[in-house]
Amino acid sequence: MANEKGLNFIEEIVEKDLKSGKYQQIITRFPPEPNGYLHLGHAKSICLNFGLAKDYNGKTNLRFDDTNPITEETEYVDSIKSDVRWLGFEWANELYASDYFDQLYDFAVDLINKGLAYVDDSTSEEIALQKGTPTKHGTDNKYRNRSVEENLKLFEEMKEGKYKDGAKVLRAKIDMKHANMLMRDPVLYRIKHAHHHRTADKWCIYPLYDFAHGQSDAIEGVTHSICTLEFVPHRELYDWFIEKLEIFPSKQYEFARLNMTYTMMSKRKLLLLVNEKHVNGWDDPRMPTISAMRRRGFTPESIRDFCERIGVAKRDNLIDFGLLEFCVRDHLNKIALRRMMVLDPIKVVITNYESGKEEFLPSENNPEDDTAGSRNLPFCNELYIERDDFMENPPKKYFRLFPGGMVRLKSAYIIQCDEVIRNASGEVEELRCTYFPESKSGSDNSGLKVKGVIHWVSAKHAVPAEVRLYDRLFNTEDLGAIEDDFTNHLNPESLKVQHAYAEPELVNAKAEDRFQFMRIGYFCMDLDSTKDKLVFNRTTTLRDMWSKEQKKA
RNA sequence: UGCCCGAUGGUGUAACUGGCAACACGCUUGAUUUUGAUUCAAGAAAGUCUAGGUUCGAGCCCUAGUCGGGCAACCA
Repeated sequence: MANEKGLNFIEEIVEKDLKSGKYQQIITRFPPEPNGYLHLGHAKSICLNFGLAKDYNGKTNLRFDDTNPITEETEYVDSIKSDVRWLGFEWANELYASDYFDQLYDFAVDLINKGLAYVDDSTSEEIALQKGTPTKHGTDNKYRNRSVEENLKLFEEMKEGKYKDGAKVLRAKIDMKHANMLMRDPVLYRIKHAHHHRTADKWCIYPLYDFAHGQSDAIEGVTHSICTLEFVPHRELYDWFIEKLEIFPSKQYEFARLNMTYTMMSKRKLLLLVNEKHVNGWDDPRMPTISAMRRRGFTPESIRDFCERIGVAKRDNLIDFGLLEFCVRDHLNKIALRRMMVLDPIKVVITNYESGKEEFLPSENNPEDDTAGSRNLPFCNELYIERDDFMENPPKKYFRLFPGGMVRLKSAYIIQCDEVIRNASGEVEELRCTYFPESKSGSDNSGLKVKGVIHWVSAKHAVPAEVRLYDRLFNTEDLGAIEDDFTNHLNPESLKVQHAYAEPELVNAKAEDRFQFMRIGYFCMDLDSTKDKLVFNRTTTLRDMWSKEQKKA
């Protein structure tokens, strides 16, 4: 059982249903349509549905809502399965709405026999017109009163392929004046002579969502059918089918979908970003898809933690992107190995260190994890340090390197900057420093006290690497509030590629390995990485009080 | 001129179902630190959309408003 306190409203319902004996065991389902990749919003739903089953000893089915063959593909089916597994969940059964096409057809015939469905020859425009508006009643048409026999024959002929796409539909016969527009004789079946990813060319008529989803739930004995708020008005129809068809009474419950700052969470729009090449595919690390987040270096644990923290309720929400960052940092801090990487180098020459000499200095792999061990860093008289770890005219409270100043090189020695060398255009090109041999890490008896510790790599041993620095894909905080084309809000600087110098240990990394590049951020080795060209994606930066301090000034 | 949801610090979620609003993120300040990270400590921040009502007592119940969101795809 979950915690005694702080249950969300769905957990409350489940507990009540279990306690009252209404159900011995709960069954939930995660029902994606295979027409795109899963995103963070789906992760919320996955964690909810699978989490419920896990907490209350139930089962969760993975059911593909594949009733529209035009937009659905097996590529999407495969990606969805892989993403759910990666997130750490296993389904009880892998199912498809298309598994039920025969039964759904029988349900439709049953409705016709009961006088509750009819074949309509109207065009979609006519149907839309007759439907009225939210404030205006709809009107009956002449097809509404066809006899059961005629409807049976026509529907059969629809199935046989006697009619062209759009020529006829099967509709429920409910009430064209109903206040809920979904109850105004909703379309149940449409004709589509299309190849289906699973049933191939067996069918040329396909049920719509409303006639497939609830019945699929009923067939599977789903006890709690959990979906997002936009389906609230569908619930009345959902219940109507259950009643008229006399099938298992699944119950639908709705929660508010996830919205996040600077993030677009619509499958349709994400598809457009992919198709129009605003990003490099569904798993471009800037995308909010699960596969992209994986590639970027997020961990399943951190995503689950995030979903836990945002909670489940019915009011509209806009989650701060910073919460997600907090969750990854929190996890990565504990597990990511520390490495040193210089993104924007300045060369440092240590004038009092013998030029042919090199030594190997141990450095812990992860101070948060005693079992992580250490590796040896090569050290010599030529190093690279980060360009902004040096300032000629430092502001107050700057405690990195400046002319005449001292810093510690992490896991190595304290150095002092003696001389600044510029190139022709006046840029700082090289720093001449002296080191203090007695200040060696681990055996420091120099008596020197420095505030700053900076990262570095040996210029002679460093290996070049490509580093991909990602920023938010959009510049606008609340994309739900915009009126214009969302592509106007893309951040042109969402990706910066930088050539960097890595400590040599990094050549042993494998794709998807995650690291903390000390004082810079968390990074993940990209799939594109090769032995000759290391590539890392920045998952997120480290928290940075110094930049905050500077902004104040 | 309809129907359906919703409303608690900046953000998100709680509040033993009527007993003087809690947790997390963020923010501020300080300590520790060979990552300006982490960690630790302290603090600011809502009187629960409004107005009535019931009650000894209301964020929780009732009434009427206000505001926000959704509903007119042969999409899901």
